[in-house]
Amino acid sequence: MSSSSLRRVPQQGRGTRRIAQILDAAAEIIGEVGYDATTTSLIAARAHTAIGSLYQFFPNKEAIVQGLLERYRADLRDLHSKVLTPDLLTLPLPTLLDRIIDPLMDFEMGQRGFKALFVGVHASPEIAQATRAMTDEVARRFAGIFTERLPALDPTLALRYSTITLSIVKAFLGLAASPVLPREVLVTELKTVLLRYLEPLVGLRAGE
Amino acid sequence: MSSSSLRRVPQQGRGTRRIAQILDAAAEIIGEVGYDATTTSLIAARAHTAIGSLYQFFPNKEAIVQGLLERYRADLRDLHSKVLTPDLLTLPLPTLLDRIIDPLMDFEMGQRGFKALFVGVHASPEIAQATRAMTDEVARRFAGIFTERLPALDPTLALRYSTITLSIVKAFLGLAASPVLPREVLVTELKTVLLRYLEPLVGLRAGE
Amino acid sequence: MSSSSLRRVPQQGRGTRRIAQILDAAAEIIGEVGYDATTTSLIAARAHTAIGSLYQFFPNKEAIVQGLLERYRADLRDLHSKVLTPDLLTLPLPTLLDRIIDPLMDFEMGQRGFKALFVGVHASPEIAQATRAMTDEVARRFAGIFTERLPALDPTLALRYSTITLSIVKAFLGLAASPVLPREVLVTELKTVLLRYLEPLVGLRAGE
Amino acid sequence: MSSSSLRRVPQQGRGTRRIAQILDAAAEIIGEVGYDATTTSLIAARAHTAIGSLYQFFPNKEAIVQGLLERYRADLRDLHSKVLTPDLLTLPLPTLLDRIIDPLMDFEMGQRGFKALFVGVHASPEIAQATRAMTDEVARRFAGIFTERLPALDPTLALRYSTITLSIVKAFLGLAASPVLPREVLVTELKTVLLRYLEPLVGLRAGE
DNA sequence: AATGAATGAGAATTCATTCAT
DNA sequence: AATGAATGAATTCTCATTCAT
Repeated sequence: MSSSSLRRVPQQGRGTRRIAQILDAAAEIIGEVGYDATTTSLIAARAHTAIGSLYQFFPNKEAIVQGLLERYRADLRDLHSKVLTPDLLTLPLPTLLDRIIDPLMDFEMGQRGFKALFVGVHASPEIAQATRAMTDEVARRFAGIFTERLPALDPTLALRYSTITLSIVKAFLGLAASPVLPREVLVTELKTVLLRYLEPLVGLRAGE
Repeated sequence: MSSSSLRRVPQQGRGTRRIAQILDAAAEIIGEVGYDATTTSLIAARAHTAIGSLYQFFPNKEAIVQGLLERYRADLRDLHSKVLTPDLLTLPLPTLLDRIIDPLMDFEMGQRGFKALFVGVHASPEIAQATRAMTDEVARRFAGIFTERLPALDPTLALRYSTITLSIVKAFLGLAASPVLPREVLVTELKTVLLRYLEPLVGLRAGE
Repeated sequence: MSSSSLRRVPQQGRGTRRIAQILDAAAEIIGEVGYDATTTSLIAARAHTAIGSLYQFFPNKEAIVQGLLERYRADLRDLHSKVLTPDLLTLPLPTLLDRIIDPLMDFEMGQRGFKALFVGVHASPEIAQATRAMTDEVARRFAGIFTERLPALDPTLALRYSTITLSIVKAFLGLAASPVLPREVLVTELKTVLLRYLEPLVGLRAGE
Repeated sequence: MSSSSLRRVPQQGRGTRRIAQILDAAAEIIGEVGYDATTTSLIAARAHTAIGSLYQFFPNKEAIVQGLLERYRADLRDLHSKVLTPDLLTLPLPTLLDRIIDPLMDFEMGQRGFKALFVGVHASPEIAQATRAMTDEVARRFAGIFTERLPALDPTLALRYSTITLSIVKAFLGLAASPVLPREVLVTELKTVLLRYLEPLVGLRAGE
């Protein structure tokens, strides 16, 4: 929640709380109806604020989503730092995937609106671009993990694999509502797909 | 271009041509700016038609997309029937994937707007639902191919695998613009992912 | 159905039939939804004609209503000439009212759309004006009957009484759908109102 | 001006004033051109407001008329309560009619647009229905007066007589623009019609 | 003549954003 | 700061009327 998308940095707790309320409301509504159908007055109403107050903090509608994305990025950074333990380097790939996928799926479950913005469905092109930044950051972090495990890996390839990995994760998130795939199956299959794809690429060979 | 989404069945050649023009224009614009930012007057202008002509045949904006989706579904059915040859059953999985993936990627390249609707990005929730129908149809066809190759395969599993397969294909389509992944790499990696995932599931074992 | 509202005088029976169909359709639809909600395409569809054919006979929407009104005026003139028998002059007022009111109410029942135009409800101001001409003609005929019965009656008063009479008749027509007033009661009360109002004014005194 | 037809209850004085302005403008324009030809932007312009302000308070065009009708109903209730004095019960019918008709005619004179909605001319079917509710309320009040004067009167009959009475009043209001009938004559004749009709029905017989 | 496609001005309504209180 | 009223460009859709076939 850096200040970049804010019109004014709040000085008091009251303002900070307002901003959080607004972002929460925005997340909810975007999750429900998509970005385009989300109106600023709807957000204000859900946040129990006047529309004027909303514009006291955010210069325009897009900035609200930017703010939301910043918050998600911060959350994902937290997630990453929690996951990133020294043993990661030597963990067998299946375990590594558990350590990465599980918290991500849990996070998605808990955050209304996250999926819409992260997966990018129902967002406008402008939002899509902002979303891409978030995705890229995560992809770079994935690549970092790969490289740390396999220092010999070409960085370009690392980024390529991680981008694909993330894209597949997003695809499965998008499948979350499908009647064909109960949630546990979804997670299992996702791990299977990734494991089989990545094992030859970034798996630790015995003896290494 | 079946009549279901049309307000009126065109009686004259002019009308049929107009409808095609309008769908073409709609596809282009949706591909450029997404569904929500697509305006009926934009479509009309791009189709070199008066806005009234558009509404002669389509009852509303959504119906245009429905019409577009119907056209894509028909195209995909054509694609399927071309791919579906008797030797499909005994083909090695890599060859099978070539036969399926390549024409699909080619089709996507040629159709402005197809990606937006097929992948579902930038579409509104209402469109997303209509898109789902198209996706499901393709998924069922994939499942049919799997089942023909492996009659012993549980139909539920067949549908599950095909749904996941399709979802991954869509994810890669969504990656098409990424600077990290040139198009040939994209296709290669897609086939790799699918091959490794599907080989243990629907690969033909030697001697079968 | 003088030619005044027609673009072209039909030369063949086919054209005459078309015109009748169109007027019938217009009457029906105006009766159902009112003048403003009546569209020319609705009329054409109901008349099983193409919209272009409709405009071959009528220069615009209003002309259709004009044509309809002309037809009604002719019908009402017929009605009048049937009612106008020599004995009218010496008939007791109650009988006279029966002779006038009953056929009028019957006519109204049989003609979808007549009420809307005659009573003037649901019509636009332009139509209202055209309607007024029809109403005035009927009022003048009523006045004529009054004057014939009572040659001493001031013509101004005769027109005044007949205008009021007609206005009351229209009011009761407008009440026709009311749940409080079954049709027979409606007719009875209408006659009561008119009888009590007119008896002192145009009743024939014994000995006259 | 009850809140029922409003989208939002105004919180500030400005809003309340705006609503009144809009209703005034709507009444004027409806009176001039009828409901269907009345345009929301015409109303806004006449009310010296932006079209958006109109929609801040009224969800759609029809609601404006509903609001207008509510205001008229309130005005008519006021009128009724002013007329309703204890001596009403014993007043001779001519005096009673004076007491009822005169203020009503005065009110009509002062309210542009009232006639269009009350008499129901130039209104669309939807509006006609809303108008009916207002009319029915007034009719029930008339019936109440009848019943109070003549407790023995069957309530069904009371309502019937009052409905007819009101319908006749409306007919005369509709005649108000007629060149044949100057206003004073109109009022006199209206009272004559009603007096002769009602005297036998609800007149107080001597000795009662 | 008949058909139905083409036209475009105009209507209702929304909504991001600004402004007054 | 907070509230909610004000604004108006933009959007979807209609429909009387004209035109091409």
